[in-house]
Amino acid sequence: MQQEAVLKKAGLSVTESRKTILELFFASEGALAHADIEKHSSINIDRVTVYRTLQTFVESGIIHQIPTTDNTILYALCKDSCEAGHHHDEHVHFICVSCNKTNCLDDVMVPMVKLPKGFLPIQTAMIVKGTCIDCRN
Amino acid sequence: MQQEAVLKKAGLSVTESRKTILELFFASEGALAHADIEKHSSINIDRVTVYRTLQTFVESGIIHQIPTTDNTILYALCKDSCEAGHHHDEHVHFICVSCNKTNCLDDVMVPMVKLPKGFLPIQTAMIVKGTCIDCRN
DNA sequence: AATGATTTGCAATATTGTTGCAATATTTTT
DNA sequence: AAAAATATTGCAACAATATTGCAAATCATT
Repeated sequence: MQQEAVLKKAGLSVTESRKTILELFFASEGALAHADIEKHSSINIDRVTVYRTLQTFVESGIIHQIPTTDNTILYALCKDSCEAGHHHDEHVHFICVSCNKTNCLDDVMVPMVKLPKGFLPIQTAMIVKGTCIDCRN
Repeated sequence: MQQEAVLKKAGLSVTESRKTILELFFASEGALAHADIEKHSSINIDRVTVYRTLQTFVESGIIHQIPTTDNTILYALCKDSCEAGHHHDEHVHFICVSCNKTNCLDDVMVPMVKLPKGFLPIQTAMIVKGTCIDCRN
């Protein structure tokens, strides 16, 4: 099972909750918020466990966070090539204003940006809002 | 008084709360979160009023929102040249990992990014984390 | 199968955000 | 300058979201 492999690779215990949540991410097209997971019909996991699982996954490099302007954090799977503990915001996130889904555009790299003197960049996130390919018609 | 002018220009009633909150933004070096304003010692404004004021300011184009990954929204003054109702994420925001302040790098424009076919961008936000000029030493 | 380590769920609590409405303050009109 | 109309504020109640400690359950290791 794919989920188990991911968990083991990350050095985490393989539990039902974690497998289930991971499965949701695999099944989902876009990014998920905490609420999406908690309210998912087929799920019956304590809120607290969901919080802790998401945190664990972020720390293990299984998922990464996407900042938003609506007091939620979105989470999305990292590509296999990501390493644990590494920050994963170096690709572009696209939020569709029509269907409201968030896609990770894994192939679009964040362009370099020239900062004023003295500012030392460590990590860069880029969030594009617009209309996605599915809503274009 | 500068605050009054800003409010009038935006077509808003000039009230004590609004002037006070606006003053905080003028006095602050970086961006502010709702909590920063509410908890500011010299302020005694109802939570609800702070929420509503921030929302009004965003809608009027006085401040703009900066997405984060910690379940807060940061707010920062817009430059004079901004127009009400316009979206204001077209410049780069810099969050310092050391002092934790968020600066709007007004002069750094968000670079164009080439999206996959079918994705139509409307608005782009860019958040850079790193070390700011004040913490460089 | 037994042990130790980790994870889970519950309960309690804290923090954050929203809504309706009456009282107050501001703007506009006279 | 006062009255009328409009807009804003604060309170109260509520809703939603997030955190912590701890005992019970699960998982990994032997």
